[in-house]
Amino acid sequence: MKTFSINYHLFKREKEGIINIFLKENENVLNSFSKRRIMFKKNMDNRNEKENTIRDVANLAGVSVATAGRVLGGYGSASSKSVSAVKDAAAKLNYIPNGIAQSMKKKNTKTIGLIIANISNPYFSSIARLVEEVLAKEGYNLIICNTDEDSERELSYLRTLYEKRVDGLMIASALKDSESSEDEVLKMYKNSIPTIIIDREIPGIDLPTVTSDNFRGAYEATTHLIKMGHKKIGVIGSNISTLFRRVDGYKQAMEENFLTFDDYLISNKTYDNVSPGDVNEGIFATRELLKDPETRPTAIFPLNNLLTTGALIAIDEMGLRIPEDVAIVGWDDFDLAPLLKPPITVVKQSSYNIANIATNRLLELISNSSLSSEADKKVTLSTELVVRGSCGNKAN
Amino acid sequence: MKTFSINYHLFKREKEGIINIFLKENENVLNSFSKRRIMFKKNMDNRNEKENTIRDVANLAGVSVATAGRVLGGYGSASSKSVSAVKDAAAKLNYIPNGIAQSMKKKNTKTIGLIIANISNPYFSSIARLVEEVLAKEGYNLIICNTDEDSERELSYLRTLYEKRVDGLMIASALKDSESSEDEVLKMYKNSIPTIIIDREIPGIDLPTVTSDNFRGAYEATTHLIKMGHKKIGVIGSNISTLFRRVDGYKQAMEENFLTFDDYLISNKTYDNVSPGDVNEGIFATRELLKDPETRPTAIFPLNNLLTTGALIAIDEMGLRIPEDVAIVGWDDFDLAPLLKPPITVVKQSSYNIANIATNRLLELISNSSLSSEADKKVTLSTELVVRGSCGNKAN
DNA sequence: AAATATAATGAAAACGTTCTCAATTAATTA
DNA sequence: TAATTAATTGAGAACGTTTTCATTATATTT
Repeated sequence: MKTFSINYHLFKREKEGIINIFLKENENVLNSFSKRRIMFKKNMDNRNEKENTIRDVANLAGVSVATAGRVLGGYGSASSKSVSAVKDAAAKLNYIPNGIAQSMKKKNTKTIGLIIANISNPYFSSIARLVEEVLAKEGYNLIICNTDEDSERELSYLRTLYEKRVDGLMIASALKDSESSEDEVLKMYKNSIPTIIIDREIPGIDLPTVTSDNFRGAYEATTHLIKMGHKKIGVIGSNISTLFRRVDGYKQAMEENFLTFDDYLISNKTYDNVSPGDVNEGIFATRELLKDPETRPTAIFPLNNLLTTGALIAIDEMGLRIPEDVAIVGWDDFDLAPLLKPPITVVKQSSYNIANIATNRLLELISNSSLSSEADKKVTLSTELVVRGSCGNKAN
Repeated sequence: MKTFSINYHLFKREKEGIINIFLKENENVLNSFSKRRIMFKKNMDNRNEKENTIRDVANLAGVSVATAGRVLGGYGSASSKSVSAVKDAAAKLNYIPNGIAQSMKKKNTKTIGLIIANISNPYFSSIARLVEEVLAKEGYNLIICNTDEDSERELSYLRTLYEKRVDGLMIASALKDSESSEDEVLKMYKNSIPTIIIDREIPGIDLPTVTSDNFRGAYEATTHLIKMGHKKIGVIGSNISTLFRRVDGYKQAMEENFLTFDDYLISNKTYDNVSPGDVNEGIFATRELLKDPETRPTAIFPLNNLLTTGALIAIDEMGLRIPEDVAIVGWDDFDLAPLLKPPITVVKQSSYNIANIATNRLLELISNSSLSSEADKKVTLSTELVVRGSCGNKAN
């Protein structure tokens, strides 16, 4: 498509009737131009077809915009005559207020941003569900952002949400230690939007936080495996920032029991085309970990729910028996866990509690711009080890 | 809390210094009032702390707002001197444009609304995941709304999203036949926002649609059960609008094979405190259906994934064996289906395809305000029956 | 150097609300 | 009826951008 520009001065002269020659000479070009103008105009007209504003309502009702605003907005006072006139007019015109303009004035958007790794992870989706439910009751909508544990994407979302001027932010951050001190990040996080951190802390950033007791949960699970007689225990998912504290818990339990753990037991590879913490990582990492019957751990501990699923798939695929060949304790409970043969032992965390507490604190933060009790700025919820049948008992 | 109003004229006079008596008499009241004013002021000052506008950037850079806008927005032309001055100023002020103001002018919000039954349903969450991913690449954000199959809530969300002036809408509607003709609904749906219907059609509303072949999927599953020798087949979830077409498919298959189905085989109860189509409905309905060994169907067909989970839980809980006591074919495949004993036969539908096609069509709709080929306005994706071991074989 | 074309600029008008302020009208009291 | 209080109203500014338009500065051609 050929572009061309029209000289402003020529246009000016044209207006003044000085040059008509130009017009003739460039007739064809000009025509296509004016066609474009007409198209554009039509398009705009189309779009604006019937976007009735409060002004239209006011006109139809025979009152001022101010009065229309008062009755529609339910503030100030208006005579019953005005009230009904405006309401009728609004109904007749099918008037729906423009929330953007309202946001502009009121300086809020009634929108919250939720930044998580992956909404298709049941843990996050049930959090999202609950958050959305609580928020909806308070008239807020929820924007969902999947980072896939990529801190670049997190920052990009952060910026977009800031541009959108969301009223609040709830974040399960992918940020790792090293990055968190970067200027840019800090600047973003200091950018004044009420923010609640969930699922895991962001190292080096001091914001209200609601997490499970990741350390203790992993510590208990590992201790349980040790009590059942396992000495060589593998861990899956250590490359994900969420899971750092869980790895810590594992290590602590091992050390307290004078058990050594070689590096190869702590799977921390990343795989091509596999987003971290996903089912596929669970499959690949488990395959690798259990490949060699000589060095194979007698128990594995996948550090999140999707990894657990992946591990189960890999174990099944390799024809290994649970718990005879390999024991497993999963992170996060799931509906089908008791139905598997054997039923799977898991560390259970309450997405319900996390979501509820975090949402209410966020709402508090939004309306008060501070938390009522600074004391419990960091909330840590305890996990529960649900013992079923997947750990065996080598101890006896 | 006691309310009070202050007389405007008194204030006016106060300003003019005429009445100080009033002040004294009402000291306490006025004090609390001015305290509130101060609080409010402080609050506002706090909020406005450092919201740098493009005007601030322009001032610091020593250019006009127009020029600043041009370099920041990347349109029009500006001297390299201006460009760097503005960019520097923006960086220094940590300027982040106000998207609301932009939306106001540009008449778009770069936001899409997704209305579904429940984001914690894996089927919907994986759709949401994919939709969000595609949208993010095009610079759109996604607002998620859970209706819990409640058409009231759907309408309320619809209105909110319209107020927010989202650029597009993707809806798995909870609307049933009877409701769809209501004026209000139609008005909403005709309200010009580009909209794609997914998962199920909205009866009586003519909009671009992307669905699985619900009828055929259910027909094939039922036919499979019949082939395996089942004659008394129960269905779970028929009270949900999504599933109407699936029930139709079931009925058709039954009829073609000259099988009768009593009403009690088609579970359509609603349970208190249980949202339709949820795991708990699956549990309750299955319990009821299988309660009586005399009338018990030899096979059941839960019509969505959560109902399937619930059915499995109930069957396990009742100590029944699959497929000897009761066969089952589930709707929607799931990762653990092959790992259960026995592995579960399912109707598989591709959330990937639905999400992808729907999203791309929506984007097309937004930019062109019409679909390129009207012919395939309604897209129906075929399902796949994945036969595993949960249906037994009574035929031999 | 004059004439012309192009690039760069700032003022100001939108966009659709909310809300203050000043004024007018209605209701109440003296 | 006059004086006072209360209720109702409309004009217009503001929110922070984008973008048109008219103009001025710069570059290019005769």
